[in-house]
Amino acid sequence: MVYKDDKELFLLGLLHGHDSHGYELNTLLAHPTAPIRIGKANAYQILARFEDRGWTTVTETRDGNRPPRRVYTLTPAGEEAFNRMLRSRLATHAPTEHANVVALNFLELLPRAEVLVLLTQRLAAAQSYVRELRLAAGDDAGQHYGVDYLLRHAEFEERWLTDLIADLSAQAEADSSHEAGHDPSTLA
Amino acid sequence: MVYKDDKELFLLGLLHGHDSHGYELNTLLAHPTAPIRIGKANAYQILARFEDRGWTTVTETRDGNRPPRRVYTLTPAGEEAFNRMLRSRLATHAPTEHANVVALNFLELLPRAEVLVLLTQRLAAAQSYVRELRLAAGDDAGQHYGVDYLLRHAEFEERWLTDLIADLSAQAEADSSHEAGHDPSTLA
DNA sequence: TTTTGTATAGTCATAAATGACTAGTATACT
DNA sequence: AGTATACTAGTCATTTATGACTATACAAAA
Repeated sequence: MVYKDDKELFLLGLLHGHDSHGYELNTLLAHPTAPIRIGKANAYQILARFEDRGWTTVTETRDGNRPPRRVYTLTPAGEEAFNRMLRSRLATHAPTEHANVVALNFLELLPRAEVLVLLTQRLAAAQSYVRELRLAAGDDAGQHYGVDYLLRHAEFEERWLTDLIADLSAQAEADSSHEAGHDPSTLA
Repeated sequence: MVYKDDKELFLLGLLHGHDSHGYELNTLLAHPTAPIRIGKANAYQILARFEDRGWTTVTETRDGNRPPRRVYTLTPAGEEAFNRMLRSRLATHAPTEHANVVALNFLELLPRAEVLVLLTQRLAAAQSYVRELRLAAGDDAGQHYGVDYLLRHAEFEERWLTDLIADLSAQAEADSSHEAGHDPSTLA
């Protein structure tokens, strides 16, 4: 789980120094370089909490005949909360949850050959994710350390998967040659 | 978010090939090498869902005068579901959420010197987490690919943090020497 | 001119997840 | 003899999160 505190910190950070309205916030939250995901309905709930706590105020503005914008602004109390949470969270390490890993623990239960097929599919997905991130990061490349982290992690994941596949393939070959009764290292 | 499907897959995997009771499951879930976390109350809810779907059966056993155990066993339907989900999930890549990164995006808003203090604290925590994982992984080292991933990721995180701190320190020095009006590379 | 897309606002019913709590036995420590 | 810890079972009220849904205005494409 990503804890609600991190979601709050993230939203506060988006509002810090740049007042924003719900629609804009949600495009930011949906951006591929967002470190955590906050659904739309959830974002509104969190904003409502903020207002309850006096951390934000809302101002309605209008541009022509477009639907009016409700612009959220941090109050001094909100700024303070942001700073407090930021300091606290910067100093803290929390173990990351790795949903992608769950299935890997049960690798042995499936036939090797099939596993290789499945992992190859996954690798393709991981690679296209890296590409997507690189593209999306192009804009603010080098500006935000967080984005750098995301990219490097994605690359790490890709590398790890590649290695795993290589490892399993090697084993598979060794197995099959063993079954066939001859050692491939003596061939060719 | 870790999706409920991953939680279900994880629980099914724990039950696969080894019937288990609530207490034991919860110690497994609380183990430091668990890739995702599932709270106790939540685990019971998921087990209840499994029973509704006919994926598990429960048998009460008793050992001496101890409180009776309620042992959960996968039914054939449960095994089937596990296999289906496992295959699907093995082939799929899902972007990981990085709650630890959120605060890093707002690094620039705090004075450098303070940031360095905070990050150093965090690094210590990250390091002791690596140590904890290494210890906990000792048991099943090399047996589960997932555990290998967790360890490597933790090390990756530690390295990244170390590099970040070095980077920021270098900048801080450059800044202060610049303010002081002389270039440190010409000294000593 | 109709359709599609994007800019704007959300809401609502439901599902998932949490933290704190209860209740009892056995064993090991002080 | 008393106390703490591990073994066993959960439950329950509350909070958090989700997906699907509704509305309106404008711009560009078909």
